[in-house]
Amino acid sequence: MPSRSIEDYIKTVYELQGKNQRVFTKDIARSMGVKMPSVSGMVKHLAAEGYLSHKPYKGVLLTKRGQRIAVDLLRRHRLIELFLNKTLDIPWDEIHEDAEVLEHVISNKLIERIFNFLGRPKFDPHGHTIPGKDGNMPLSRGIPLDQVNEGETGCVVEVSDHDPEFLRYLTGLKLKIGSEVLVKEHAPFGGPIMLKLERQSLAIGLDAARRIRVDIKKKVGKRSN
Amino acid sequence: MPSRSIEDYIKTVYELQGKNQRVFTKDIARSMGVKMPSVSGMVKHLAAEGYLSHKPYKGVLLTKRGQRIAVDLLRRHRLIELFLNKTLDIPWDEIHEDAEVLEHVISNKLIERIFNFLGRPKFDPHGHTIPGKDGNMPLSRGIPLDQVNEGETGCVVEVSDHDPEFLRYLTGLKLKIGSEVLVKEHAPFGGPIMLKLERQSLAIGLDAARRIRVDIKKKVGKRSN
DNA sequence: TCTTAAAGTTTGTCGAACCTAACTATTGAA
DNA sequence: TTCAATAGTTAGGTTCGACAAACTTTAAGA
Ligand SMILES: [Mn+2]
Ligand SMILES: [Mn+2]
Ligand SMILES: [Mn+2]
Ligand SMILES: [Mn+2]
Repeated sequence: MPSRSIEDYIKTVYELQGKNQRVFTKDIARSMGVKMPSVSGMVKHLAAEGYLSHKPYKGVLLTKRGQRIAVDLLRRHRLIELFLNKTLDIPWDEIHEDAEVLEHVISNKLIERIFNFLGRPKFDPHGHTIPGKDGNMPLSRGIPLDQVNEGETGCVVEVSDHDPEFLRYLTGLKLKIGSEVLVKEHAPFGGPIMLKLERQSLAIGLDAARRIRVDIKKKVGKRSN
Repeated sequence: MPSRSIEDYIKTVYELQGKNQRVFTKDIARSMGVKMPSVSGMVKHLAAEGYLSHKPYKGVLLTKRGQRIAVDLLRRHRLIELFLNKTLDIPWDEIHEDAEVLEHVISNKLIERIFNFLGRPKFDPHGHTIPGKDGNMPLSRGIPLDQVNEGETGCVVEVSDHDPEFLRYLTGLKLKIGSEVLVKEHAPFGGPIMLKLERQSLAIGLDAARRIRVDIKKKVGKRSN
């Protein structure tokens, strides 16, 4: 029932609010590529419809109702991405854009068919958890690579999917979901992180490292705090 | 570039105009479920954009430009139907509705991937010819079942896909694309057509018969004119 | 020829979703 | 405490695609 535009506002707020941070007009506008008055207007409407609560000049927060919409959309988005990747063999850097459109128009029946066809999967091609039909919000797994201590080894579990360039960069490095990376050194002053990946050494910028999440392999022995 | 609404008007005109019959406001309105003034307004716009020519009070006719849009859309529609049917195993009576939406939003890149994935197919699940990328308009194959003479045998090559009920009816009869049917008798006064299909006798109404197209098997011997 | 029903068009309105310009609130330096 | 810079809102306007009401054309029958 909500329009495509409404769905996209809700999804944007969901992504921006993280674990219940208030979200501001300016950030919604920037993230969606619209001007602030458009956001003000739509926010008023979304609040009236009960999708979010709005304290003027103090930002918005999704209601349960709004979160439900967002999580459903995320489920669709991620199932579509996985379907395009697995079935049509479309590389992981090209699926997001198509999914961004299809998430709004694919019928529920079709989504559930896709879900079953894919074997009731848990994760999309970028490692993101696929929410269940129940509307429970999925947690991000792992921790950002830039927060891993020197000497620790992690298994890549999630990467950011909004920037195709970034995904192609990872592909070039042969870094994928499941790769094991050993953090050798944090260069100081916002410098790069030195990694060992499949016997290869490489340096990764902080911006990139923040978009990669890993599960730490508990190493027996030395563990800095 | 044309909006979804514009694409649907053009497609509707294409379907109504057959082999260059002028198409009238009232028929477009009925077929699209909008009121006549909406059609008048849109037709003026479509004429201005060069998609069709309009003689006020005398109907419209697609230009080459308009036909091109229509045929492209048909290609998408039919490839999507076949994809849903083949890949996700969705029955032929449930695919049209989803395709009706998806035809407007699936990217060209995705369509061509689907085309190749399906092995560059020629026909959709209802037997309709899938147009090529070149924009040539596909012909209907065969002749309507109600025009087959008594005693002749035909192979079902196309069935109408707009009405799911009708398709379920055919499924119930075990009549599918490729079925062989022998016309035994035309009952008079608009009565049913008596068929033999796989050793079974059955009677089919005229309305249904008109929506089924068959290729006649040239029978050696008796051939009424 | 005249009349009228049906088809077609024009005009004015509406809701969505966007915009620009102008105004207001918040906040953190000076 | 004052005051800009920044953020947010309001007011007013545009475009798109639909609508109802009112008007016009066409074509058929009396
Ligand atoms: Mn994505
Ligand atoms: Mn979206
Ligand atoms: Mn169809
Ligand atoms: Mn359509």
